[in-house]
Amino acid sequence: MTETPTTGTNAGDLLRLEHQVCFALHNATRAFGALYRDALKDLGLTYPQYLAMLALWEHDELSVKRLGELLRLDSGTLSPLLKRLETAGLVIRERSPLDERSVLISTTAAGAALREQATRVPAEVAARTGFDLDEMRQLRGLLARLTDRLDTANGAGAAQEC
Amino acid sequence: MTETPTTGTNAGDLLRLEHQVCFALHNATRAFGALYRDALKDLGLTYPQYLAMLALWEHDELSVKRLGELLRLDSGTLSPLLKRLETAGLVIRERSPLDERSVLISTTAAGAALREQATRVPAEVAARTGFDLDEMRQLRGLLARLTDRLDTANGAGAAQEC
DNA sequence: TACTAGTGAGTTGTGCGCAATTGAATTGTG
DNA sequence: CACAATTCAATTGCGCACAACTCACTAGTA
Repeated sequence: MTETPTTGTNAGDLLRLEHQVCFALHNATRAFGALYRDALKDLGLTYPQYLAMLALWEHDELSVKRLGELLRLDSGTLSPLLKRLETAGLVIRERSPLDERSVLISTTAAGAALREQATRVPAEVAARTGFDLDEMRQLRGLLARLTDRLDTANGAGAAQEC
Repeated sequence: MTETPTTGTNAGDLLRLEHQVCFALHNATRAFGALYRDALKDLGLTYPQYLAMLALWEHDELSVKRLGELLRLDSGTLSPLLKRLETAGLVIRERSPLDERSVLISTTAAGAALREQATRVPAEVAARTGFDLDEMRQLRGLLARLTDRLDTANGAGAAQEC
């Protein structure tokens, strides 16, 4: 019932329409996650850990705060994640001598060496998606704009409560 | 270092490029999650619970297996989720008399009544995204194609191991 | 009829994500 | 200088996602 595949504007259709968009996003993220899980198996990394290593490979040394800004994650997620990377021998955590509140993360030799193995990951993933550069750029643009608007919407929502 | 924002094809750039695409997806999903968390606060639902209720409102009665197919989730995720919805008084779980292995999920009166409150959710979310129908359709199409390719890629990857 | 697949939910364990809180270190201000 | 406010990381608690496993039930077969 209420099978209107085109542009309807009643409440039921809106439910269905929105369901499609956010659900599609949700599914794509999880499908991507499965692909990366497979591609990262040899490296012994999960996808969020891989993102953290990417950031560290680029920046050499990062505070937990800065890393959290780059990955859009808070210490509640990063602290245990970084502890696992430290246990795996990939990173070192040390309190900053300039500001004892801050914890600086840097790669170990093993962590830096892992970058060589990681270079084949994006090519493998890109090949499996079958998307060309144009499609990826287009998708990336849409997602970036969407995230921007959602962030300001969330910010505005929070502001409304003040 | 390795700051090449255009189309490079060396390993470092690919790392960066792929980082952008999957990371953008990841971020958009989480930004969406934050928006829904806010919009669903009054209903007392999380986003995955909301998806489950959407499916149940559409289909009236579903086995856990069928619901899992619709939401692309397995019993490991659905069992505790449905137990929470049952505790909240929104759904009923009962074993099928035809096949005692199967568990049928249906909405209670309260669960069905919640649909009325839920009708305002998609409009609110759509308004906050600021995306028009064209953009949403475009994004949905890209995501659907991406998920399709990723799924077959994952399937092929699994097949390769056989 | 017994015996073996196979199927459907549930459970356990691990990791991510987020809200809320805690505690130590720093900064700002009187 | 002393005291309040802020900042940063860590911790706790909850829910989702997924892999691996268990167990009851069903179906297929000798």
